[in-house]
Amino acid sequence: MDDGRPPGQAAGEDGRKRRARPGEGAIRMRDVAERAGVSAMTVSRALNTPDRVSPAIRRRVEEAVGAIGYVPNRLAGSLSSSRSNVAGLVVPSIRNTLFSDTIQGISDVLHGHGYHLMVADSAYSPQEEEALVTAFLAQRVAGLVLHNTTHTPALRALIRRSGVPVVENGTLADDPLDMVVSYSNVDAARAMTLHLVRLGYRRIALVTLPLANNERSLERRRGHAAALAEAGLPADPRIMLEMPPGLPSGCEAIMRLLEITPAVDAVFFAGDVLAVGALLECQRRGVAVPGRIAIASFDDVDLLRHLNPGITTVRLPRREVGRRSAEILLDRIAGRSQERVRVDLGFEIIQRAST
Amino acid sequence: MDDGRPPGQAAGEDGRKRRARPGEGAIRMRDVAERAGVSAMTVSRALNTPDRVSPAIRRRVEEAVGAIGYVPNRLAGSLSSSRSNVAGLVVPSIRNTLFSDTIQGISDVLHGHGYHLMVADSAYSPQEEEALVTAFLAQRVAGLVLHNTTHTPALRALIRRSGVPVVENGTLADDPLDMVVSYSNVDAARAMTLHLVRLGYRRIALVTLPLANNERSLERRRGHAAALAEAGLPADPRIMLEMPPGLPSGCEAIMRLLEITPAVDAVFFAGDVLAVGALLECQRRGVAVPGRIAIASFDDVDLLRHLNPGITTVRLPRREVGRRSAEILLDRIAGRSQERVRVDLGFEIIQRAST
DNA sequence: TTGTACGCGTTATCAG
DNA sequence: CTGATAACGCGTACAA
Repeated sequence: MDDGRPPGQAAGEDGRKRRARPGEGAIRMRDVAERAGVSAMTVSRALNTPDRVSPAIRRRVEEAVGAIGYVPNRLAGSLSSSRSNVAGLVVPSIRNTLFSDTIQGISDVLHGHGYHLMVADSAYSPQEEEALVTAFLAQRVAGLVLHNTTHTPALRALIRRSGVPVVENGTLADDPLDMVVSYSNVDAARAMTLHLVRLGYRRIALVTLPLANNERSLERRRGHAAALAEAGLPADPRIMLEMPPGLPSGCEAIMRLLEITPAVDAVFFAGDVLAVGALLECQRRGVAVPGRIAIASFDDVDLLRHLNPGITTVRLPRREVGRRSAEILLDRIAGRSQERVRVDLGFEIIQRAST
Repeated sequence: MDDGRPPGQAAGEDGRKRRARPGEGAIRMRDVAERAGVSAMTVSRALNTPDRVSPAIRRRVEEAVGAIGYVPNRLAGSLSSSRSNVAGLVVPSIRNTLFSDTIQGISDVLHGHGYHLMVADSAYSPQEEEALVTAFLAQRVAGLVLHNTTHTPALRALIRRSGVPVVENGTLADDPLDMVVSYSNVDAARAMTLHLVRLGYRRIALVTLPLANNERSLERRRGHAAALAEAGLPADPRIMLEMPPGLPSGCEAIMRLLEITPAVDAVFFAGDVLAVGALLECQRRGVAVPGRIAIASFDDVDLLRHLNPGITTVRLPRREVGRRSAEILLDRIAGRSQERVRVDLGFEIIQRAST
């Protein structure tokens, strides 16, 4: 109601035909220019490259901007300059806590450099991912971060043609689209299984998330299998389970394993919060952990440390993956680098009382 | 300028494309038009309003689009039409699991209507929120969702002037910017405390997150106080704690309460995963729950149900908050509604073994 | 240091 | 149903 609009900027009455537009009179750079008594170009410079404008004019412009409440139109700016300050991120599931840390890392770094983030959710579907990336390219994002590393051929072609920098996050891909910041899921799973072997366990079950459309799960299974082979232990398919995400899956998995193969002495839950569900179920049923059965997890969720017993796990540098991804993306966008960087951030085995 | 394109073969086979701009050869609508033998305007129509184009031409255009891999430029489109298909969301913390459900809800609905989401993180700072909203407005977002309901005056002015639809999520605000989809934090906290009173508890402690810049915490405390007053119970400031987020805070809080005031017989943790930390600490120390002390929580995280004992809590319709927010935002954007909607999605007390 | 002319790629408008 | 043309608001490339 208190819109103090100076009469001078009522409209661009320069005689040209103006389109009837639904929205209010959006304030343009030209309006700021008029009020400051300079050209629009000078306003642009005062805003984007302040040092290329005399201090006096800079102040006049800033004043005018504040007075009429001008908010630059980045759509027009990006269109004109072919430069965008938005990056796109596709994760398999927004809701899943595990990705939140990475998103936060990306967001922090991007934001620190004046960039913004568009986030979308592929629901683990490569087709959906392709659609989302197309949409992001339509928005002319400056760069992309993808968590999945399995893509449709069309997606790969799209990326190649578009030339946008891309970082993949989910695993150290063999055939990356472009850049990669991650850790080796194979090595991490292998390391954990070998760790269990060293602790003396001999019948080590594996529980993963569904393998379809999830290269992480596949790789973790490969790592587990490799470790068993190295240790000279048999790989029993009956104790290799695939379960949907969620706590109840963990409960169910461990019960099934105890029934099916009483000889099982350790279970490696290679994903989600399955291990938590399993431990809680054991507590309910009075199954001793690690006395009767040992439990190991993947991904050091905060909770694992606080349970009784604490759960042994693989710590992944999720936040750092996000940060580094954003950093190398920005490097490439700024032309500071041309390389197809491949960063292995490693992992760490955290031994706790559950094994 | 290291353009890998040999100057000799810059031109295509069919047209005379004399554009030799370095960087990338962005394919434009005009290129599709040439290949399909129609005008650019017809391509635009074939893509956006297919029924307003003859089937034959529609097919020709679709073919051309596929053949040359055209990806529309939404920047140009939005600039021209003053219509954007991007919405902006500001949450206090991306990392916090509690917001993920809401984000997922928003994302799902928006995506189903061809919209995309830009997400940013205010770190609970109203100033930061103001900066982010300004940036979103610069991107000409079609609508905004804000979780916080405490804003700077400048933010309020900005929103009012810009005319973008806004939905606030965090609580049923008294003086909303525009639309609200939420639940009453006051009522929810009051209901839980009264529930505890009904169960026979008389010294009911309250643990909240820091009150600064967090209207939700403030309101929950008000609700708790109101309930105590109604029940004729004294409000003892010594058992009203403010703790930072995180499991360890819960551990610390409950230990302090048991020491400070042994008479405490119940603790209401009104935020984050504090209650989980508290319960785990009790288990470690052999404190009987609810025998020695009862524990109640706020927000029905999946885990609460699976702990032993299960933790009594207030269930909030977080996902639905996201969905409804997106829906009414889209309604307003599409001009289907002009009202300043206010939706109270309510809450539910979930009684479990911990109380 | 500041200004002018033009184009970025698309859509609204209106003519045919 | 289709096309020509003029904006949309800003930045690049020069000119002054």
